[in-house]
Amino acid sequence: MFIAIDPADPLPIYEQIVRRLKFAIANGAVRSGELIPSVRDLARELAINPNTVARAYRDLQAQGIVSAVRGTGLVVATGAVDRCQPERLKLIRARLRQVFEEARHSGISDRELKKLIAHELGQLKRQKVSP
Amino acid sequence: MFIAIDPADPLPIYEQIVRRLKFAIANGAVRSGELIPSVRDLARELAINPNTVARAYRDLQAQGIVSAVRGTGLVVATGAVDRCQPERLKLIRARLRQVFEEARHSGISDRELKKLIAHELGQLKRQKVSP
Amino acid sequence: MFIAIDPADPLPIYEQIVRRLKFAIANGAVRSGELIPSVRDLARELAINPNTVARAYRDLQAQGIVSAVRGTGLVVATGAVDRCQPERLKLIRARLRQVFEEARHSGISDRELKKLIAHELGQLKRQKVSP
Amino acid sequence: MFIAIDPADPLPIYEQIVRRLKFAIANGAVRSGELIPSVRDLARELAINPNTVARAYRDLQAQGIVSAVRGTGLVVATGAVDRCQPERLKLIRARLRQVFEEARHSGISDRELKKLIAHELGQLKRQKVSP
DNA sequence: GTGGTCTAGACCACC
DNA sequence: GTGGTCTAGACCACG
Repeated sequence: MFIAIDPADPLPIYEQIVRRLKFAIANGAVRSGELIPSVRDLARELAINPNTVARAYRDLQAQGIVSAVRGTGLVVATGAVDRCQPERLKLIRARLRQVFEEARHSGISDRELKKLIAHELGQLKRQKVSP
Repeated sequence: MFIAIDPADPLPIYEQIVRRLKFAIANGAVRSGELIPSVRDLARELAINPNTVARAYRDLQAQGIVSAVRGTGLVVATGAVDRCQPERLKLIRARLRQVFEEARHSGISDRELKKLIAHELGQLKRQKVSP
Repeated sequence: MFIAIDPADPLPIYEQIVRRLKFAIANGAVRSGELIPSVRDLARELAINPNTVARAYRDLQAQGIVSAVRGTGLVVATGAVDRCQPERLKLIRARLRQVFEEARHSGISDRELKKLIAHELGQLKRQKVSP
Repeated sequence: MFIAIDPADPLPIYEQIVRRLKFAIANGAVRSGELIPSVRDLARELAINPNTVARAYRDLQAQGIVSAVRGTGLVVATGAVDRCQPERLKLIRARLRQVFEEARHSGISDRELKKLIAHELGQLKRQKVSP
């Protein structure tokens, strides 16, 4: 399945679901018109509360990523890809800016910040080999 | 005053106070042995409830950053600097790693990520000139 | 229930709760992974304000004794026992030393002190029969 | 001077004064009819707030340990010794009982408790040699 | 004046 | 339902 939840993640579970699905769509793993799992099925599979899944689906519907087909379920909307693709970048960019501003706000110099970034990027690569 | 609250910040007010004071200490703006503003004074100044300030101060005490002097107030503990200095970096480093992992997790390539970082750092500098 | 409050005890209520729970954990009465009573339930049961319970729970969380499971409640952390067990003894030892030093400080000879201890221990036993 | 304050002691300063004076009286270091230092003198000497000394003296007066002589100051009451002597023991006894009960209350066996006591008494002696 | 404890009750996010 | 944050205001001990 294209969705997996990390209970340790501070991100709310429903938000994790929303992001994972958007990622799968941006990715091409899930295509427009495809049916997504029912609330009950996904809840059972992830061993979480159906309310949580329902909320995620509600958010996705509100954002026009999926739409209800009467008697059938929720399908990925046409054009969803085009909205998920850039969003991914926008989200990360916002997070980056937030962290950078916090760093500056707490008195860390640009040079220090760059050093930290380089360091963390390095660790990321090493991790990539065999996680 | 070395403490200011940002109501737009999603961080709880008491946590903002804790961080600001730690930063001021790491910074050298507040020295060991110095009295910090009384609960009531700071509450009045920030226009928040004294309990909220008290909670922040309580956390600081639990962390050994400040200690109470009976009938006088709270004083920055000796050695507080040594504990506040590294914490600042550790916090930022953790945030960076978190964002980077999220980026990788959501399928952004290292090259893309580096481009994003460079872009945001550029914006940060421009902002610095006239915010 | 494993928690009971003594209103006559000069110890703050929230601190009594913290200690009782730690004791219950050290004791094996409450195990790692178990849910502890909800803030509202315990407050109702002890007829105290929920905030007071929340404060105790907050302290326990800060000490890593319990951890929150979103939307579910607070759970005894793994390894909590190992931290609660020795603390119990350390606390009593500190209290003992304090009293002994006070005794010496106020001019009581070692012989007198030992006599006092023997006497009080004797009373303790007698009390044990029918308190 | 027969009085010294320990700011690190959790005991309130005024209570420390009360106890020190009572001890000096029980001790014979200060005799009935003797004048005790004026509030201002003692406050200056100990570098504490005169209010604190005044409170200690008020308590001592209320307990009949000292009494006011108009235009002169406070003098140690006749019979003060007889009341200070036994009180010292009573106080320590109460503290001992309190600790013992707390130990039992927190599930420590009598054997464990005795071991702890022996251990702490041993440390006390060693400390006695060269503090 | 100082901090500390407690109560009461509101609002929020999450499940 | 769960915990978390915040406000408002009372009372206490201490200096």
